[in-house]
Amino acid sequence: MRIATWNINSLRARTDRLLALLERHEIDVIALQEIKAKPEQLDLSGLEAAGYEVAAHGLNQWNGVAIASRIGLSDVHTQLPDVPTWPEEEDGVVEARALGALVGGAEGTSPGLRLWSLYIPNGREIDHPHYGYKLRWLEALRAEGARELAADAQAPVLLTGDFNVAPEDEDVWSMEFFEGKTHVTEPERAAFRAVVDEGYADLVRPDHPGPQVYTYWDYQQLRFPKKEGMRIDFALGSPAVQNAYRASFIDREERKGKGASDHAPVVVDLEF
DNA sequence: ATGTCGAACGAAGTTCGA
Repeated sequence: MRIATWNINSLRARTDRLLALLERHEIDVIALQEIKAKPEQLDLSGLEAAGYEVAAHGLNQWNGVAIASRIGLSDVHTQLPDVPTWPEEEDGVVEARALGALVGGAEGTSPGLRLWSLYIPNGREIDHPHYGYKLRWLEALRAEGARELAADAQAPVLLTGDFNVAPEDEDVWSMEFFEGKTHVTEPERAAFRAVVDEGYADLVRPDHPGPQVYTYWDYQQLRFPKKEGMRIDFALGSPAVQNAYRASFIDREERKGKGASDHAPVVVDLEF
């Protein structure tokens, strides 16, 4: 089972790149973030023709998450339990930042995997209300992760997506540059570690240690050609998924050329 | 040149978010 995660930065603007990516790497399941559209605005005919079932959750031009699977897709959830709303005023809403589904398990090939496509809030500035929202959002994710394993310690669960946190100093191109900025602060890293500590390991890092291993490069300032990136996209697997892990890679090629997303896809191979 | 990009709104260019 080959599973990918990718912050696509608009599904409508990059449907062709997505179809090519799925074909190039023979991806069974992909978790997408920042689809930037409502489901009814999407043309899913290409994906469906390629054999994928698609679940998409988007409320407006911001955020939005989706899962496409060619090995089964069921039991879809469009939000994490107890997730905070934004903005924090009375008219705040639960943003489209999480989509959960059961994938695989089709044709008796493998057990069903609980997959979450996650787009953690950016945080904006450390003194902005969005930063506190980000920390509370990560706490809701930790709680959901804990619930899953409390119900069944051997449940195959994969928490994947754009975490907007660089957990280690080596995950950014310059700690000096990020001084006083979001993504690298201790509270964000502690919130990330709290998810890991519930039993969800970073599947990719052991095979692809840093420094200078990144999944995101800002469009601005020629960050990609200058190799000035960040590792902020992760696949965190429960113990059963850790046992099933076989290999992984970050598709840096996808960041190249005209019309690239600012994130590279992360691909993980599992064998149950 | 903040060395950028996508979407909304609305019909060209500004605004927001990242």
